[in-house]
Amino acid sequence: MKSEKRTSAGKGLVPVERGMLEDLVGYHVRKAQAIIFDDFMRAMAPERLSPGQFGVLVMISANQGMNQSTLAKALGIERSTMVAVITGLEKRGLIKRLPLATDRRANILALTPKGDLLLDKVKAKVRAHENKVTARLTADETQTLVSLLQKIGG
Amino acid sequence: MKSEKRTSAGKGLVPVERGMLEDLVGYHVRKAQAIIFDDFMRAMAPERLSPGQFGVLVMISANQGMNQSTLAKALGIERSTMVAVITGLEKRGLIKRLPLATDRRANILALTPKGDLLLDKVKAKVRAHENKVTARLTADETQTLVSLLQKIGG
DNA sequence: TTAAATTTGTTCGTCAGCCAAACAAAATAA
DNA sequence: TTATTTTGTTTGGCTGACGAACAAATTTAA
Repeated sequence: MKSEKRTSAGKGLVPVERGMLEDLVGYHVRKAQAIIFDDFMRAMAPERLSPGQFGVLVMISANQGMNQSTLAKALGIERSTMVAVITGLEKRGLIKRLPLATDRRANILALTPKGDLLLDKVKAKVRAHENKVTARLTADETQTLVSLLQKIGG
Repeated sequence: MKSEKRTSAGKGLVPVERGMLEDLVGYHVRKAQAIIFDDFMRAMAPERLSPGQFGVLVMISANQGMNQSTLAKALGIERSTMVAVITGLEKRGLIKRLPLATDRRANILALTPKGDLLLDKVKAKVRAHENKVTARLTADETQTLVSLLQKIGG
């Protein structure tokens, strides 16, 4: 037998050192986000809906007559980024781009009946997904978490 | 004048409704992550180092003789994903792939002197970046935030 | 010791999500 | 009427990530 397996850091024998990463909020936020994103994608795989697409559907549903620019601004992304998202959902028949009589540049966004039905179904699944990823948090802790997250950045 | 500007949801007159998104931890984690990522990229633009690349450098520095598989596992990503990251850092002369005598399949990862210098400089910048994004949180709140984030998922 | 299984690094195709620059059409302001 | 701004768009590029498939090397089992 050889004195030691691999690199000593090779197996699960020695715990891997994370250095200063452990102290970084950014690292932990990133990790949590990855876990949540992954669970969302798996849960919503049958409906083929990503977190980003879900957000867009919710926003369109909650804001009648909104155009792409307004939606992009509200979600904090660029207009150019929004184009492909909207196009994708439109091609699947979940939303429509409607002409606005008073401004021929703008597209008014609206859910189709199909999109409305899908959103209802997905909303329930999203709640279940949320319950799952926050299962180890109390309601209070979840509220605290959200409050603290909202203090980040500005 | 026309009765109302645009779509009524068009300008900043009417606040945009976020529907159920406001209640979702996933939505807030995503938002915080975007803010932190953005600030990190801007702050580290001179060194052209992304959060992911920084994490890899920190891990290599803190774990001597580690191979790519171990690193990937520790960071929760696939081996195939790690390849491009390592290749990119190696091409910039920040790290090296070293042969391991006892296992000719494996690459031992190590920082070059250049990588070591850069990491030191960037670490200071990262701390400043952290202070900035958590500026509105007390030390206690930051610790609470990390603890709560760690409860997410499993 | 030989055959089977596993591990390591890799390539390739694919996806989510995002930005900035440039542009035409349309609307608004000067 | 002219200049400016807004809307949606295309294009090219970047970060970050998977899974399938594969050859070479190593380890395990028969």
